[in-house]
Amino acid sequence: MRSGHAVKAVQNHERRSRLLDLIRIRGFAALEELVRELGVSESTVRRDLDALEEQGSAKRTHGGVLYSGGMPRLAEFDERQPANWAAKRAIAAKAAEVINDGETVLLDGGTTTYEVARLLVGRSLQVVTNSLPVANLFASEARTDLVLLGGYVSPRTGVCLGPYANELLGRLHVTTTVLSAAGISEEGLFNAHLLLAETEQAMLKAAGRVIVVADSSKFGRKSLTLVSGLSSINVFVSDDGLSPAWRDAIAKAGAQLVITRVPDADDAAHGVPHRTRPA
Amino acid sequence: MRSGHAVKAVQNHERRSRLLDLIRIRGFAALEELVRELGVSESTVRRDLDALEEQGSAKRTHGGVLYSGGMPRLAEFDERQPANWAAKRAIAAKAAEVINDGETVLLDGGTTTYEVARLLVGRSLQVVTNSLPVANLFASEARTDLVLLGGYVSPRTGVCLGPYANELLGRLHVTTTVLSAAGISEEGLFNAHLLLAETEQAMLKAAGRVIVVADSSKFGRKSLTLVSGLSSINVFVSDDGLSPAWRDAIAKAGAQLVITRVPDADDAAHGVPHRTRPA
DNA sequence: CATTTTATGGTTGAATTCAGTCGGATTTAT
DNA sequence: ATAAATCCGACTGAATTCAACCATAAAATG
Repeated sequence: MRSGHAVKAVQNHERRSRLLDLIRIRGFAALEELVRELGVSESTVRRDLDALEEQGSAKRTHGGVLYSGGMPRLAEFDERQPANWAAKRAIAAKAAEVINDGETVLLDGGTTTYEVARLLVGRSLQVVTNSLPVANLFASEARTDLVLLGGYVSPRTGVCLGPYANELLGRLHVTTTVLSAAGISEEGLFNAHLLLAETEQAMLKAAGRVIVVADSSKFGRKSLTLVSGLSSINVFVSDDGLSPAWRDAIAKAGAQLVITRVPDADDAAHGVPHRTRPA
Repeated sequence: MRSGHAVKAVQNHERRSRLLDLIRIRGFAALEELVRELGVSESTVRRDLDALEEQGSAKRTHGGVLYSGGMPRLAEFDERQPANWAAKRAIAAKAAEVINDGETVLLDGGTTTYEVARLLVGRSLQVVTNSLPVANLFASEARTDLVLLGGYVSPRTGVCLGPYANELLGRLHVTTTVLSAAGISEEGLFNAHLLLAETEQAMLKAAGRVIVVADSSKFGRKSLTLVSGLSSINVFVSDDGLSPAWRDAIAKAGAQLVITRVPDADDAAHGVPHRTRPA
């Protein structure tokens, strides 16, 4: 074999390349759909899909294929226990209520602020953020203007850090900043990343009003670096697991406190399995 | 009905919320998988999926669900005729070969540069970009450092524009810039957006080497604004549809030209239906 | 406490999809 | 021209999945 089966091989490759395009654009495609659009038999599509899967570009499922090439997921958003999730979502809902249409909102990175962002999609706002996942939510929304802070992107969390981000923040002013925190003590807000702390300090300076979203487990816990004192915060949003002592402390610091009722953690974690009751 | 069916309703909502989270994180989830992870019956999952689909957050398929809520797709990346796609992919492959490991690469927005970016994922590089979709490709890659240019994000294309992006670019230097173009004439590169043109000019200034990726249909076509002259470009990558006249023009401008063979457009469009031949 | 409403889990028959095999057609090589 | 190899399309039995129905249990209502 000197010149090989050139023509057929090219046709084969062409079709698979086109197939991969269809899958990539859609993210997911039904088998029947592909048969129709490629104009070949089901068996052929099936064979091509097998090849593509072996190659690693696509993942087969019942009735279709899923694109598995690009779109990697950030580590932080994958591994989280559903228990805290319920609280995060409830807190995010309250925080979103506090924000009014027409505002300019600065959104920090983090999972709780991400949930806030999800609830703000579609509203008439100007959004500023240093978080790539948050930016993706608003990227194709015509109703919300989006400003992204630049800089070095942290691989784990997907947020922009560094002097460039801070510098741009120094020139901005927003009506409301939504901040997350790794811990909150009497001294103030704590964060786990040194560079991020600087960025968050810049966010505080740029804001007319500061909202901190943190579930009750964060209170009384410290982390690597102090970001700011409690007095800089205007509103705290948390869940009803917050101790009375902390509620007092927040009131004394002159901040507003918004509490959400969060469903029982056990129920949320395993789904309550038919509570029995004596007849 | 005064107080409603509070407890069950909350449980219901909780479970569906959790279900949506699972789907959102994975992008796609098999039904059996969800049954196992939620610890409820198949019927219940099925019902929840129906509700979620009616609500528009998810799309059912055979054997699973596809998340359709978040991650809105940018308009520019959806509507693409497969014909040009083959050329884009082939051009992107060649362009990726020209880039060496260890380089600092500046990637422009656009669909062709996006294809280049896809092929660079996993390589040892420093990547700078103003494109949100490109940034997403590298966001969770440990092997490549990612720097994102900030600024106002264009809703249609997902690229960062404006004075801040330009300013940051002015302070950067990269070994290679990969640029796209809406049109190329004897006068130089053209682009369809005024603000983007300024940003691309800044990209040219920041680069030690400039690669332009453009399929042959772009040559001889003009667009809104002139970005730069041909003399600023070091390498052109295009397909074999490029006319000899243009090949000469590029050589005269002092630029290197890389040509890829792209399979026949007709074959790519309809799939060649058994070429007959006289016996 | 009795009734109604709602949610859940199991089952069943129908529909869809899968993997493997076969024959035909075309290209390549001898 | 003949033989071998490859690719494609169709068919078939097996496995999976779907939608609908029914029975049960818990919660809300009065």
